[in-house]
Parts: sequence; C-alpha cells; structure tokens
Amino acid sequence: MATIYQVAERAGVSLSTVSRVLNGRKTVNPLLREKVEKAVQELNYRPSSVARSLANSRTDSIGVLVAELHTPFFGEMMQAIEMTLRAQDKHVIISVGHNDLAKELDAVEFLISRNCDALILHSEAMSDQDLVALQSRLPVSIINRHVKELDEACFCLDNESGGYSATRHLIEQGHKDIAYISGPGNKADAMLRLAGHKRALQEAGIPFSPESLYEGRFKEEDGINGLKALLAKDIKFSALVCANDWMASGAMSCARDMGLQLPEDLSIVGFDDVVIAHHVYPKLTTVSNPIYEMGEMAAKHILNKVYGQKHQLQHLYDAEMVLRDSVLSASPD
Amino acid sequence: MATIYQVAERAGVSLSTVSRVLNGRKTVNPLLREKVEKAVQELNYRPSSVARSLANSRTDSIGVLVAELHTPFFGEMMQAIEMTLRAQDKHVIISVGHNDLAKELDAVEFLISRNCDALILHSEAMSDQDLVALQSRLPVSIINRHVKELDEACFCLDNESGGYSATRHLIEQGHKDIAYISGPGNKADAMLRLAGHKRALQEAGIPFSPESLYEGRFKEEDGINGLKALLAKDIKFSALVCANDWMASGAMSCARDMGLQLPEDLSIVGFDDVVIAHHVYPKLTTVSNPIYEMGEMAAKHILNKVYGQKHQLQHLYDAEMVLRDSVLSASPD
DNA sequence: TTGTAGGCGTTATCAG
DNA sequence: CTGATAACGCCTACAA
Repeated sequence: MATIYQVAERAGVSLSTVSRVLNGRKTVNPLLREKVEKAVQELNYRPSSVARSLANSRTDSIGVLVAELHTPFFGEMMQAIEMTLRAQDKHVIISVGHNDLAKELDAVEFLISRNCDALILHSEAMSDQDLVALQSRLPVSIINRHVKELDEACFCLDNESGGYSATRHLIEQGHKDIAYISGPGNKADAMLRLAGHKRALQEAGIPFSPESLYEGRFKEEDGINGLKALLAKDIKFSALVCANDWMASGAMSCARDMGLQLPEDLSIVGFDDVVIAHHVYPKLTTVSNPIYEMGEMAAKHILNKVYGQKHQLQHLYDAEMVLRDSVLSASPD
Repeated sequence: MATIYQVAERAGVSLSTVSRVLNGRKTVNPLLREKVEKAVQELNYRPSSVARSLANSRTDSIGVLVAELHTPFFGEMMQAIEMTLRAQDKHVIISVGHNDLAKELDAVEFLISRNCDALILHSEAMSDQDLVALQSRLPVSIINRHVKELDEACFCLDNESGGYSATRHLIEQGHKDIAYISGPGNKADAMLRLAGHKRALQEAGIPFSPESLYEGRFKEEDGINGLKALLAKDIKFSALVCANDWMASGAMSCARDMGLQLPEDLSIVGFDDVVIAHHVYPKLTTVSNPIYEMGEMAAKHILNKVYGQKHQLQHLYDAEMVLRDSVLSASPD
C-alpha cells in the first residue's frame, strides 16, 4: 500500500502539499494539485483511515446499541442509520445488548473502547442516569426514550397518543368493552401506551376496569396467555388492543384456537406496524411507529453535534393508525 | 484520556513494560506488573485502539455486507456474526448493498477504505469473479453462494435438497399436482431450489410441466401475482410450493381473496422459515434455513484465517422441513 | 527482565 | 502557497 510519502515523492512535492490536496484545501497551486492527483492515480493511493484517526482524533465511526438484531424493528432502524451516516462517509459499528443491563453496559464500553465518535442507543435496560452519565463521556443519541436532561438527544414516538388512537379507533367503531394487553410495567413506553388507552376510555365515558387488563412483556406468547387469561374471567369484550404487534399476533392464534372468528367475534388492534402486521390473518389494524425516521434523525443529530453539520431535527413522532382488516364495526346494541 | 506514558510514569517504569503487561506478556516482574496494574486502575487508562491499529496494522474490525437490514433474515445473520466476533474482541462494521451492483461495489470499497481486517459478504449482485478478485485483496467469507475458487470461504445452504424436500413432503402427503412459484432465474439459489423440486417430481414419476411454474423475484407480491397467474391457467393443482416464505405469504393472501380455503383447497409450503412463517394463517410449513449458524461459521472462518484461531468449520447446511399447518394430506382419489 | 529508540501514516503548526 | 517538523499513542526490535 502506497503512503503519502511516496505520492509526495512521485509528484515532486512535500507531503504537506499532498495532504492539502487530499483534504480539498483551496490554498494550493493548481499545477501542483494536478501533479499530486496524477501521482495518486498512478499509485492507486488510498489514505489510511487509521493514521488519519490517530492524527486528528476522529474515527468517523458511530457505535449503535440495540437490544436485538433479528427483529425487523431494529433492522429498519439500523438501515436508516447506516444509510444516512455512510452518505456522510461515517461508518457504523453495531453491538447488541440482549435486553440485559450487564450486557448493555458491556456493549457500550466495547463501543467506547473502539473510539467511536458518538453513540446511538436504543437501550432497554440502562437507567436514565446511566444515559446521562454516558452523555458526559461522548455525544449520544437516544431512541425511544425521553430523558429530561438529554432532551436534545432524544428521539421518540408519542406513545401516549398512539395508545389513545388505538382505543379511540375502536370506540369510534362502536366498541365499548375493550380489553388491553399491556407491555411490562417497568417500561415507560408500555406505560404511556396504556395511559393513552385509559384517556380514550375516560373521554368516552367508559370506566376503566383493571379486570380487562393483562400485563405481558411484549412477546408473542404474552398475547396468547393474555387472551386466555382474559377470556377465562367473567368479563365480556368485543375488542382487544395489544401494546405491540407480536402480542397481537399471539392473541390472534389464541383466539382461533378458542374457536373465535376474527374479526367477527373479536376485533384486535396492535402497535408498531412491524412487518408481520400485514402477514397475519386478518391483516392487522395497528399503530405506526416510524422507526426509520427516528433512526435517521438520531444519526443526523450526531452529524450536527460531532461533525458540525446543520440538519433539521424532529424529536417527537406521531403514532398514526394503520387501518387494515382486524377491526369490525360493532353493531350498536 | 491517559496515555501509556502517564501510566509508565506513575508506575515508575518504562512504557515498554506497561505495554508488556497490557498485552499479557509473561516476561515481566510480578512486582512491576502489580505497580502497572495499579497505575492503570488509578488513571482509568484505556489503550487507544487506533494507535494500536496503526502500530500493528490490524483494526480488529470486520466489514459485513448485506442486501438489506430491515428483513429478519439478515438481522439474524448479523446478530450471529456480531456475537461470535465480539466474544473475540473484534467489531463489525455494517454496510448495505440494496441488491444493486454499483452500490454493492461501493459498499465494499467503503469497507476496505475503513481498513477492515476481513469481509463477510452476502452479495446479491456481484459476480463470482468479483468475489474472487476481492479475495486477493483481503480475506473474505461468503454466505449463500458457492464459488469454486473460494471453496474454503463459502458457507451455504443445500438449496437443491431443500427444494427436493419441500415437494417430496407434498408428494408423501398424497399430492400429485403441484405448482411452483420460483425465485428469479438468474439467482443460483432460486435455480437450485427449483432443480430440487423437479428431482422430487421425477423420482415420483410425476412429469414436470412448465405450465405449473411461475417465476417471481422472491417478493410477497410475486406470490400474489404468481398464484393469480397459475389459477388463471387451465391446470389443476392441490398444492403449491413457493421458493420463499414471503411469496408463500403473498400466495396465501391471494388464495383467500380468490375464495379458497386454506389448507383444504390448497396446500402451501414455503422456504427459509423466516419469522413471518408462524405468524401467517395457517402457520406455514416450510424449509429451514439456518442462517444463524452460517453467520457464525462465516465469522469463525475469519477468526481462523486472520487471527490464527482454530475453529471447526462446516460449509454446507441441511435444509430441513419445518412442519406446521399449511399442508393437508390429500385424500387419495 | 527492562528500557531506549524508531516506526506506523496522517494532520497541524510554523517558518519561509 | 509550500515545506520541514513535531505530534498522535502504541508496538517492537535491539540493546543494556
């Protein structure tokens, strides 16, 4: 591999001059510039990003932490991040945290040890304080969580309004008895979605009953167990909202196993509009989660903060209804 | 950030000694070692991976090229790669090629410009020759394609036998009239799957009819259009095999739209056992594609080749039937 | 076993 | 505008 010295020698100039033309400095004689470019061509010279990093203490690399990678949600987020970052010649290093605090912290340290210029995190296990502490070590973008102290760095969905829209939609279709399968009580997004649900009920004058609530952990099986538990109780409901699509899919399987017709016997709405949403049957009415845009913005925030660019940022994202076939208008009885 | 010099100073030794203990050399006085370790602690010293890379011309980074990231298949592959590599303290840089030759080549150059120690590729558009040429520039692992010249570096599924198993299963269930929706004719994996299908037919003495074949491009919509086209023809079939799960899901939607009962009126088998396979209804009988294992092996191959490790490798993977609910035994007529 | 000195390939600072 | 020269932080002969 050719070095900048050899280019300099071949072009008959000093290495400083070569460095200048490589970095697009304007202050260089066009004649020399041409010579240098010719030499670069001939030697097929490629600057060493490592040496460059050592000299200017920038790696042009961004670390990204996600819970898992095999789920389409994170895949889309990663893709958004990779595309917007590579367009600016930055590269992304991935690491997965497996929903476990120790592993997440470990992953973060790993990323930092790699001298990333910044981090983009979709953390499940770290506390808000952990994130604040992290921010003092290097610039970060945070996806799907709002931390007061890190306002500028957070990019999230309006979960409360999403939860509101979901049950609001059901109410508008004439449903009054609406059960809810929630995410875990210690997750802010889960609780916000639930809060939205309650607000919609209240607004419609429908009392919220703890009986019609089941708390899961966002997994398919929780949808199954949740519906089973709900059905076993002495309550009636014509509609069910699940705090994410995986649980909704589980609930659908379960409903069918219990002999229910979908959506005739039970209307279901999900949340996130993940890829499976339109592969289940009936196709799932759900709430959008523009993770792609959020990933893009998180990346742009880094671009602004670390590399002095000037992108327009949006921090809060609307969760909109995606209407498909899993909700039936209830006949007014 | 503390440097190795400061550690040396604080410990009262030379920086070579510090370097030695950091790199676990045995040839160092336990007393000094202890001093150094203490100093490292106190200063919270972290070696600069950049400086290290410059000095020993290794970045400990592996570039991974995939077609897309938002699809669960690649997510799983990435996760496998990340986990096995990070366990050995290597990091992975991702880049996506978008199924486009120019973009793939661009991505590869980008990765190389980042001084990756090696590349792992799941290329859709590059030619075998491109890959061979690449191999001469730096070590590579190739997933899902067999290139004769790169035998050692390839990790793939036995697509032919997978295709065989799929229609063989149908035949065993009593089906005789079996339609097939294939992947694109210019993709080796698609053609191998189709070849397996034909072999199974032949073995059972069932003539293959081009009429019952539709060529798609592995997309959901191809499943829809494919079944529609097949149904419009003057042929009968009680079963359909789709060369991947996405097309199978599309075919299911289509079948239902056409008023068919599943699986009573039409048995369907997919391929890949991607996440949607057990979310569709009826749950899809399909052929496994152990992409996780393949990703892991591709990573281990790099570990062996570049970092002198000694992992056991497996290059060819069996495609096994995953039995679910989308196939009905045909009544012998 | 330990320390000294040179090199890895750039960028940045300063004279000229 | 151009060219020495000194960082950048670490590794590794080689010498002591």
